[in-house]
Amino acid sequence: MATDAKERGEEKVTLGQYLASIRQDRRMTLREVEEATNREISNAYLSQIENDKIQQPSPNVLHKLSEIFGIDYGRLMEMAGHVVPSKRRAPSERHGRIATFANYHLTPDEEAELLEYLQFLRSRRKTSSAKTRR
Amino acid sequence: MATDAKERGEEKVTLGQYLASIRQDRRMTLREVEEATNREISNAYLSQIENDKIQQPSPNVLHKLSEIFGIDYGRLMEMAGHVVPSKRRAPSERHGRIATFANYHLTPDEEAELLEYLQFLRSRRKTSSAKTRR
DNA sequence: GGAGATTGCTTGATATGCATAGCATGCTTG
DNA sequence: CAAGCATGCTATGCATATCAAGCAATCTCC
Repeated sequence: MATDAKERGEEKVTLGQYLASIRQDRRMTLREVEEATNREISNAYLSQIENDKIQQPSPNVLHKLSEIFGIDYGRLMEMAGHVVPSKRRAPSERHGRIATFANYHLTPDEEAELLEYLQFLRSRRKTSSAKTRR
Repeated sequence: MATDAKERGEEKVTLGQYLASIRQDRRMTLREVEEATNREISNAYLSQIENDKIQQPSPNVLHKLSEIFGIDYGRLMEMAGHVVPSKRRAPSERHGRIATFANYHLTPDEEAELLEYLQFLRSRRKTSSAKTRR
C-alpha cells in the first residue's frame, strides 16, 4: 500500500499529457492531426489541449481525436472530467486502465527501456522513502 | 407553447421538450430541480434548457438531470447532440506481442512517470540524424 | 383590493471552448 | 548568413454555457 502519491503532486496523467504522448507515438504533428480531422480541430487548439490549457474539451472534439488515434473515446471523456455512461462515479480513482501502454506502438527497444526504468523507479521507492524528486 | 409533448406527428422531440415534460411528470418546479441538484444547476439555466435556448448543455449537467429524473443519461447526450460512447469496441488488439505492460499493475504514479520517460526517450532520437544536443 | 409567496422566464455578466492569425525557434540548404 | 519551411505555441476575438438577480404573471389568504 503506502502509495501516498496523491499528496505529493504531479502523479496522474492528464488528458493533455496522454493525447500528446499518443500523438507523438503516432508520429504526427499538430497540423497533421488538424488535417486528419478535416480541419475540425485546429492545431492551435490541439496545442492548448495538450498543454492542459483547456479544462473540458467537448465530447465531439474528444470523439474525433479518439477516432484519429484509434483510442477509447470513453477514456478520453473520463480524463476530461465528463461523466461517462455506465461508469460509476467515484471521487477516488481506483487505478485500473488509466493509460495502458497497449495503446502505444512501442518498439522492443523502448519496451525494454521502460521496463528497466520501471524497475529503477520501484527499487528507488522501496529502498529510500523518496521525497522531492528531480 | 406549453403543449404536451405527445404530438401525434413525427416531429422529433427536442431535448428541452423532453426535459420539460419529464419535470412536469415528476411534478417538480424549476426551483425544486435546482434544489435537488444541490444548486448545481440553476433554475434560470434549466428554463433556458427547456426552451431550447441552450444548444449543448454539458455532459455533467445532463448527467445530473438524468440522475434526478431517473432517466437514461445516454439518451440525453444523444438528444443534446453529443457523441455517446458506445461499447462496440472494435478488435483493436493490435498490440499482440508487446502487451507486456498489461501484466504490470502500475500505480497512476508510476504510469505518469513512465509516460513522461517515454516522451523523453522519443524526444531525443526524433527522426534519426541530427547531432543536436539541446 | 393588496401583501406575500410561488413559478416560469429574461437579462446582464462572466467563464471558457475554440478559431484565425501570427510569433519563435529549429532545421535544412543555397 | 539569409531564405525557407516546419513545428509548437501564443495572442486576440467571437460564440456560447452558465449563474445571479430581477421581472411578470399567477394564486392564495386577509
